[in-house]
Amino acid sequence: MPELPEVETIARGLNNHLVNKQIVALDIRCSKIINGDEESFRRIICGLRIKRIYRYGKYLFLVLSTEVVVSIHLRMSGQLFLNGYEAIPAKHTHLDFYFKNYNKKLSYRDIRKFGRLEIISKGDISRYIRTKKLGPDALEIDSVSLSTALKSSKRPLKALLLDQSLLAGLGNIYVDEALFLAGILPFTSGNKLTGSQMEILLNAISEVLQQAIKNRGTTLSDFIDVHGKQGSNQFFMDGALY
DNA sequence: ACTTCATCCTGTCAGC
DNA sequence: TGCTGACAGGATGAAG
Repeated sequence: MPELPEVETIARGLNNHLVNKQIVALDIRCSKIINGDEESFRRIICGLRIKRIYRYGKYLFLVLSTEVVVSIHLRMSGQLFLNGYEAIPAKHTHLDFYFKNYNKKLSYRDIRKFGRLEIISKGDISRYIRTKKLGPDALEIDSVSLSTALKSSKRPLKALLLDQSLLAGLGNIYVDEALFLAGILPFTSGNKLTGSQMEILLNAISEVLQQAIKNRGTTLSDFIDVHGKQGSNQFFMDGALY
């Protein structure tokens, strides 16, 4: 399932190909994946240009012209990829973006239909991040914030690290990897962590994420990048489960 | 205020 | 073989 490194890989891929492309049409085959009204989603987006794409935690933001932003969360099984614009949609492909003077379309595919796309009011991303109760991005968090977040709870570390309100971006795979690399048991209570363990853990999180980004994500089941290629990080992982 | 639990959905896999 | 049921998993909102 896509976590921070996978979403980052997709963001970079989209940035390489879609900046300044003008959206001319949307083909929405399953409106469930769109938060809010399908017709207004279409009406607002069509005609706008993509200015840039970036992510925060596991959220992807498409910044469009006139300050409109599309927020995308892939959840468990969402995929975003470029496809020949005449390609027959693969099963579970729920949405296609078409662009002016571009021979590809951007497809959203999602077997489990847990992912969501929505329009954010006038580029107000920071307020959106607060609304979603997202903590600091897992790649940016400093040791003080991490200590504060973890030491104030007796919940197991695994649950704490998965909690997006404490730090945003980690999921099952990278929590397991980081804890394994740090040599800390997942059921250790947050408030039992020593200062040096905290330091080791922070370094492990950072290392695990950066390695995964370098390897263009981890494909255990269905992650693909914008070209439909699988990640390679699974071949470089140390965690006991993999 | 904090923590746990059911829900969404479909493919996969174990058991019969 | 074919069917059935359990299970996985991120975020959310309800319940404990």
